[in-house]
Amino acid sequence: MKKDAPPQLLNEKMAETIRQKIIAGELTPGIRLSETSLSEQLNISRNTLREVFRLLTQERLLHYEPNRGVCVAVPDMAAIRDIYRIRRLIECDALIHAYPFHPSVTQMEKTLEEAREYSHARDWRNVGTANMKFHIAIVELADSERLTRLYCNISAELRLAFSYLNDLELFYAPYVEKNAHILTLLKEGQNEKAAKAMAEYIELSERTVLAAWARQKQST
Amino acid sequence: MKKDAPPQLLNEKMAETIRQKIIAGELTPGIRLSETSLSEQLNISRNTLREVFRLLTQERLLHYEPNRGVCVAVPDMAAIRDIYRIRRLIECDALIHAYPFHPSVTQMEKTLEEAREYSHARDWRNVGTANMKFHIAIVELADSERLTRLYCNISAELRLAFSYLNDLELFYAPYVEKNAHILTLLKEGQNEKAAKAMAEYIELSERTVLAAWARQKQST
DNA sequence: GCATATTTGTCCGTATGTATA
DNA sequence: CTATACATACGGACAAATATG
Repeated sequence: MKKDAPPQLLNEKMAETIRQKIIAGELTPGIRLSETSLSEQLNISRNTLREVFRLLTQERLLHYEPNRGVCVAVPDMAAIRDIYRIRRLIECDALIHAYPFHPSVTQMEKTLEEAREYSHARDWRNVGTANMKFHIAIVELADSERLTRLYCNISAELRLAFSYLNDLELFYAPYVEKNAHILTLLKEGQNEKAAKAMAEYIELSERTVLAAWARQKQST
Repeated sequence: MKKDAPPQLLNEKMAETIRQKIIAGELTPGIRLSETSLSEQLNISRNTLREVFRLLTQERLLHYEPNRGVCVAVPDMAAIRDIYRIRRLIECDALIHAYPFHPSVTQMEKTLEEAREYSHARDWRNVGTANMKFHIAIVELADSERLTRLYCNISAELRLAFSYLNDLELFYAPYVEKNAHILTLLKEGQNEKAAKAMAEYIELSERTVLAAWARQKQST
């Protein structure tokens, strides 16, 4: 068995580094990322950094303006609505057509347990990570490389928005047990019910996020 | 009205150039693209070309192996099946929820007419282009930036496969009037019927492509 | 299996154009 | 309007990985 080596490629590694910083809110949405200063900070060349920028721009974590460089993407309402629309489409479809002995189900169980533990410790950041992995596992039920990739991208984008809105508990705490319920239905072979529960989950989450969004706009 | 200037950015322009060559079959699937020789051919620097490679790799038109560079992607059965699965999901969903006065409908009419003209001239390459634009217009009914982007990518990937299988007439000729029928149903407000017709369209197309694929594998 | 040639990965210097204080 | 900072793009360099004879 070939162990897939940790990507020693500098641009991939740096892309992941910046991705994490963006998702964690270390890099504030809207701030410009200067090629020269950031490349010095990360100890990489400008060429390499530019390659990284191309990757992250396509993932919509960075926003690119010609001749002005990149800045950290600023989530907006249209993006949030678009992301939730896609989540509904992809996740519900995956659940409806899933079969209960798919390997991803094990992954769902594992990440659900993680989420519960972190939730108990009120470590919402890590609840978020576990929750994301849980939903990615749902998407993986469909065995579609391309949908999985898309979903990973919009997950990262959504987590950026959550960081931005700055109330992780509100966005994650209520959903752990909803995930548990969906998983139960799936394992019982009640696919339609699982999909319906997911649709409700997503609608509630979207409403919550958009409300938080509105509050934030109001206060500024 | 601000006219969106043609992206004067070199890497974007070069990406489009290579994209076209790949889709048109000028660059044979599987062949390695050397950084040095291709950068000389295109009169751009290696650095710029590497940025282009990052873009096209994410679009799955190029395949990248660490320390070995990139080669033109070779379509495989898994990719074709994945692409059709996604088409069914996205296009049918778009049709079901579409409303008949969406601006994209005009675009559908226009591109359908184009397809008919080229079809009459037996110019299958351009039928393919018009057909692609027609289906992109369908996806745009959903007003989702992210789904549209995904769809553009898998369209390009699929056209690469068509070029590879080398029987454009088979893949395009029978579908022009099926598009027309779907458009008629949509304009009549019969969304479910339109979606159903689309599902059948996609299934037929998938079967045709996979059969051609099997024939090709057999002959080698 | 070894030595060599080629190619990628990465960095640096620099000229030019574009945006902003 | 000028000056400054920055992005864009080029070309050269060299080490490390890979392919070739």
